[in-house]
Amino acid sequence: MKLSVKSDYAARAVLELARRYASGKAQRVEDLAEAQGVPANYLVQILIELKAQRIVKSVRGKEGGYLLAKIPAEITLGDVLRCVHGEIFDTAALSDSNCPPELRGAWEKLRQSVNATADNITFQNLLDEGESKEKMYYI
Amino acid sequence: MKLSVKSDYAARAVLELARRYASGKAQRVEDLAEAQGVPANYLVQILIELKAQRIVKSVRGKEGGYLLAKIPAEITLGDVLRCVHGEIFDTAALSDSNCPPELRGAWEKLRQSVNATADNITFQNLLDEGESKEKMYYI
DNA sequence: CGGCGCGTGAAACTCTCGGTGAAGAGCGAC
DNA sequence: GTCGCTCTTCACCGAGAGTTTCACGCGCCG
Repeated sequence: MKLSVKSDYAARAVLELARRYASGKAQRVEDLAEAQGVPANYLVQILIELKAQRIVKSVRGKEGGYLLAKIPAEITLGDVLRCVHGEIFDTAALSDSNCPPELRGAWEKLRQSVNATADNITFQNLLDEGESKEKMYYI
Repeated sequence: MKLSVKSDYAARAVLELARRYASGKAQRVEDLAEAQGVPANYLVQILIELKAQRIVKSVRGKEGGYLLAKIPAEITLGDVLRCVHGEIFDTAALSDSNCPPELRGAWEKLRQSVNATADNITFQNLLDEGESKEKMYYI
């Protein structure tokens, strides 16, 4: 069960936008892409999906780019992952009538567990975590 | 993030073996495969991997087939999934040095969450669950 | 020894993912 | 109005993993 690179890119992009959220300025796709070593043309597709789910918003023209659509505390990792994948934890078994009901229950437990964990991580959390780690240097 | 069909097949096979564990008889691959609508030739490969991890064992020749290598209570869903996939929750990000440390922490939380849940489900649990559901019919 | 069923490896096939390129559309500056 | 900047959209391709099937070798039991 391997998380796609796409989800990783999406999470990085949103994190980067969260970091620059205070500036209020729109961020260009190319800048975001370069900041994380992601192919710009690919990142575009991801951002469009994120926009469709109102996680980010875009501004066109000169000085255009992308912004978070909400404050970082209101965006969870689960939101981002679901936006890119649909259900985070999926398996053919859940839509297979041959699947024994006991197993179905087990898959659903796993799904619920992942969802709960992912929904409990907001990007504000991640920002705080990053800052507190920085402060460590001063001690 | 989609669980492969292979994991599902593996789980079904082990569950089926657990159900028949009391008989003490070796179960033929074809019987197991037919009982769940799984391609027999594919199931063989899965069973070989399960055998390598000492989750099942095999008997050759006439009256041969597969058996659980331990009692159902000692086999967890996590064991089976890891046997088929290596780490259950994997992502390229964890081996990418460009990955922001905050995100790395988040991925590890997800991984830990999945592992904990999967390791907490034994096949004995699943058997019990199935039986208690059967009993419901008598009430 | 002969048949049954496991053991193993490889070929073929499908499908998604990751990535690229180019043409189109809105916004601001001059 | 026109030009340049940047997002928007769509079409496509190559690689690789996952799934499936086939063929043949090997060990065990009667």
